Amino acid sequence: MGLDDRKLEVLRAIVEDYVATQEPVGSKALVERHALGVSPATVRNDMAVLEEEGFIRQPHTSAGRVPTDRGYRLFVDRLSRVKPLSPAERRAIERFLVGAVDLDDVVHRAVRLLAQLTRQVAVVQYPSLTRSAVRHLELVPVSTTRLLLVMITDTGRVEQRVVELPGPVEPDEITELRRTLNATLVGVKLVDTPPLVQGLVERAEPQGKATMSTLVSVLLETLVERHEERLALAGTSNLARMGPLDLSTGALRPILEALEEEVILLKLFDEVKSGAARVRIGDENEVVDLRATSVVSTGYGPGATVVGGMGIVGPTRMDYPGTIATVRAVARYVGEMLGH
Amino acid sequence: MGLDDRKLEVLRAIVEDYVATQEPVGSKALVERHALGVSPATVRNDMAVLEEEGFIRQPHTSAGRVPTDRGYRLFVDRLSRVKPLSPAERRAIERFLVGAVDLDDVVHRAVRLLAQLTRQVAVVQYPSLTRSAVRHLELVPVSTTRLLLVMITDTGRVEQRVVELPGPVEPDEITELRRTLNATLVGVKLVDTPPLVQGLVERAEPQGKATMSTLVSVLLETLVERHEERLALAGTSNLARMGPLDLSTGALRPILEALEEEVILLKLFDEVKSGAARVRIGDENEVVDLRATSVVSTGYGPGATVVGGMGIVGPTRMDYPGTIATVRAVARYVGEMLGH
DNA sequence: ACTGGCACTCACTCACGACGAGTGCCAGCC
DNA sequence: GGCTGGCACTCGTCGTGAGTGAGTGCCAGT
Repeated sequence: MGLDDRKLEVLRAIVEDYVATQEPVGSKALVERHALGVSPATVRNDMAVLEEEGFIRQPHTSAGRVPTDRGYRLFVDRLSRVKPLSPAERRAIERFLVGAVDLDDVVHRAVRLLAQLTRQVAVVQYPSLTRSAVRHLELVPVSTTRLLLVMITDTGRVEQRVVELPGPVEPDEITELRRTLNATLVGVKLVDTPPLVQGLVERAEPQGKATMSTLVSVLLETLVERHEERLALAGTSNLARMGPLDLSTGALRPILEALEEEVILLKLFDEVKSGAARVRIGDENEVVDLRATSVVSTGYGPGATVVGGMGIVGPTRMDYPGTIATVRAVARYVGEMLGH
Repeated sequence: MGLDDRKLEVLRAIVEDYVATQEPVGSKALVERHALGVSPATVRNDMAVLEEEGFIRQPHTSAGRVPTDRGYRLFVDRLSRVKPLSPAERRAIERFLVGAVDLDDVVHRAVRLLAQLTRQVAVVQYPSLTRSAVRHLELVPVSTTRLLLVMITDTGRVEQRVVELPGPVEPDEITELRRTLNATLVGVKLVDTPPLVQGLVERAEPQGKATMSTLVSVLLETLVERHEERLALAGTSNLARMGPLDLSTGALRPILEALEEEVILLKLFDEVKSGAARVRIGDENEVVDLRATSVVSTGYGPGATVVGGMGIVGPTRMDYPGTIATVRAVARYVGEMLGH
């Protein structure tokens, strides 16, 4: 495939111009705006090749060229260097995140910040329970047969759950239960808890067995298996900027719907194991409703560990270098904050 | 003002037809679809009067009539009876809400249900802290100088906060603090706590005074004064159904923006003191960005008390009787659930 | 291998006329 | 007095058709 340097340069120019103007770009405009050193005719020939290879296409027979998903992909992979953040952006990030008082606050600020900087829809996953470790477990009697089970994780997340006990329990028993649970589970990653808590039930004293069993099943069921991941979302209104064209076609509806489905959004972060940014362009998305968009996502967490994902959803026609840089930067800062 | 019964009937017919078809309704179509018993010409005369009074208007000189905000207002106040829910809807509500495991779940289910039934954007305010009473306070040592303060309210809401203590405290002290706090505050409405906790500091023993003071200030500051009200939102995608006309005009943007601002949304519930539904139509909204929409809101809570608000935001052109009925019904069911 | 020239395509804009839904008004009727 | 049928008028919508211009593909020339 004859993709010499100049053709790649042409592709880059097309992507950049199209992202900037949102309009199909023609050969003449290209040579005017970029120092390609060749004539429009030559560029046209290159364009013909690029089109044949599926990197660009013409919306109409006699219009300029527009990058295809594949074109963006090539651009992202080989033609763009990640833009370093401007000092102003760095400062904005720091100022915005400093002063967050708790985990909720950090997540909320992060998601708003991301939406604001990228002018896109931002999604931040709360530190995943399964990847966190137990810092403390607390049992709070609510009535004689009801306990509140509170779990605090090392990422600062707090989960609580009311537990209906099979029968009344004495304060002493509760103290004992609390002691046992903490002795066994503190410091343990949530993923690793199931075998441990099973052992707890078996070793429990006869009269406390039923209670312990109830507690454990609640723990497993609600806190581990059905690890309800929470999400924060911001910048939905930026979707309205996607271009009036897309609006009237009704393309907005499915996107908004997808953004409301937590289950769907969580899929975006299924595979963020590392801190490297991942870009899914248009058709590359597994979520069908997001095929008209691109998703830039990354993991975050203290140090090198990943406790959750964050990212943005926007039109395929977006400023990839800038967006990737911003997402990465915000993720890094949030990770630092989690390290306290 | 010559608003006899027939003219009102005409207005009602216009509102109903317009809501159903989303198109300006003309005199001929009106007499065909409704048994008004008069000719189109007569209806035209009535329409002229209605227009003069500001209840309807013509989008163009030669088009049908469309209700104005004032017209909707009259319709809601005097021309519509609240539609009783269909048995299917009742069942849907019950089935959907039953099986909620905790407060979070109730709120989430309620908001989704509301969005689904009304096909509008739904908002549910979490039971307000200030209107709830303390059920239990718990202190959990996280480290020697850090405590987790957990508060459980009678509406099932749980708030927690990490407190940095001025110095290390002994387990005994914590037990004592816990006892004192609970003895003083359990059963007390949050609004009424400030004077009580002040007394606590004054009566505290010298060596525990600093600790108690810290605790109390955290309590006041974060749990009462800065009573961060939480919200659940659903059905944003229904906005995309507002009509392609409204979409292309860019009217969507400000609405989406308003919906993202929690502060703005909370204003919607500022005045829901009773269980009666409140309808704000178009211009009646204090929130400028929502002037293009109508808001149906109501309070909810166990019994006759109101612990929070819920409602929907939709186009002024909406099915008011049906929507009001649905909002009321969901609020009533949720209120019942909170009564356990 | 690049360039200038040229014919061609086709979306977009605008003007024009036909159409028709809907209105306001008026004279007549009950 | 209130209702009705008739009628002229308005004006938005739709379809047609010509003009325009950006942009292309191809080819012959350098």
